[in-house]
Amino acid sequence: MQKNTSHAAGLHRASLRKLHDLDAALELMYYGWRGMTLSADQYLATVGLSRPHHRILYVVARQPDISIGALIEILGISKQAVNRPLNLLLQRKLLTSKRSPEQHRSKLLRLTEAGKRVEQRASDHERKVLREAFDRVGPPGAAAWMAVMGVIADNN
Amino acid sequence: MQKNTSHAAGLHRASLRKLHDLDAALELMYYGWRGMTLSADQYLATVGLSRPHHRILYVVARQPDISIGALIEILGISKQAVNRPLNLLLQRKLLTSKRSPEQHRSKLLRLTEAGKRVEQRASDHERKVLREAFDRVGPPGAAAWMAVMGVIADNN
DNA sequence: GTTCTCACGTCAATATAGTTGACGTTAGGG
DNA sequence: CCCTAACGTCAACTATATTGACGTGAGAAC
Repeated sequence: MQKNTSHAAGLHRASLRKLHDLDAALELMYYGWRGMTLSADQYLATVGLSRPHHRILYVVARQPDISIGALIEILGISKQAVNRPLNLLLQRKLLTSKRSPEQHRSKLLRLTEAGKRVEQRASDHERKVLREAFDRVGPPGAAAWMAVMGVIADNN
Repeated sequence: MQKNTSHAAGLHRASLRKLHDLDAALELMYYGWRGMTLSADQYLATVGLSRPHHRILYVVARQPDISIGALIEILGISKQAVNRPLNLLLQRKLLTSKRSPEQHRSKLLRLTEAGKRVEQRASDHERKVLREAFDRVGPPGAAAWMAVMGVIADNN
């Protein structure tokens, strides 16, 4: 008789007793985040990267020639925290950094072709999960989801 | 002329160029998670606790006399990872652990009154954010949000 | 009753993602 | 020309997780 300690990765969308009417929603937010990022993280792990690397790739893909300072602003973490994953990406040639001759102060970041591929594949995993969910509820449901998330996201 | 490096905590719901139609949704998930947990985390910090402590308190509140093993199953992390925050909560007397005379093998966890207060206040911060968002879109929107998140959460 | 086994729980070492502090470099304004 | 402040890097530390090793106790085999 084997105990089921092995498949702990699935992490059990818990059937906890609900003390409040919004407890279910609260738990959904938690497991939703995990559900969206899980397959992307698994893919990233196969290429030796993780979430912070993906976040950098994601932003640079959408704003080529961004400076490190601007990148930091968007990511909301310290420049020192960005440094290590950023250097790994440069070293792996997923990113390039050049200083333009006249603006010598900041480095400008850009994805290489390999970097674009990784960014796209990782983000595709996340978008696939979202797409399936939106398909399940139709455009009005998707719009409602976006509206709710917009309000929640503005709580900063 | 002061540069705005100080309020970096607000982390800028970025106005990035959208490469795909679902990019906006993807970013909303990220900032939504942060938006929901931010005020709760700030409260927890004032009492010297953080997210893993809250997760433990949350589960124990909803399943009194839970064993450490069962707690681990629900949290989806290793028993070693649970150990340190759990011991802090015991030491701070926010949790009690007793071994029942006949089931001497596992410890049974329970919240103290102080533990209940902390759990409730932290979770209230999160529920407040959700409630405001749901109020903004009405019951059908809330239901749609739950449906979408349910599908996403099942991606494990 | 003794002993074997295994779940439960703890301790130690390591990895990863973040922080703050200190420092060199470069651009631009007195 | 030099002072200042932004940009970027290096080093040290903290927090949250991981895996591995180990002690303890309950229940079964004998």
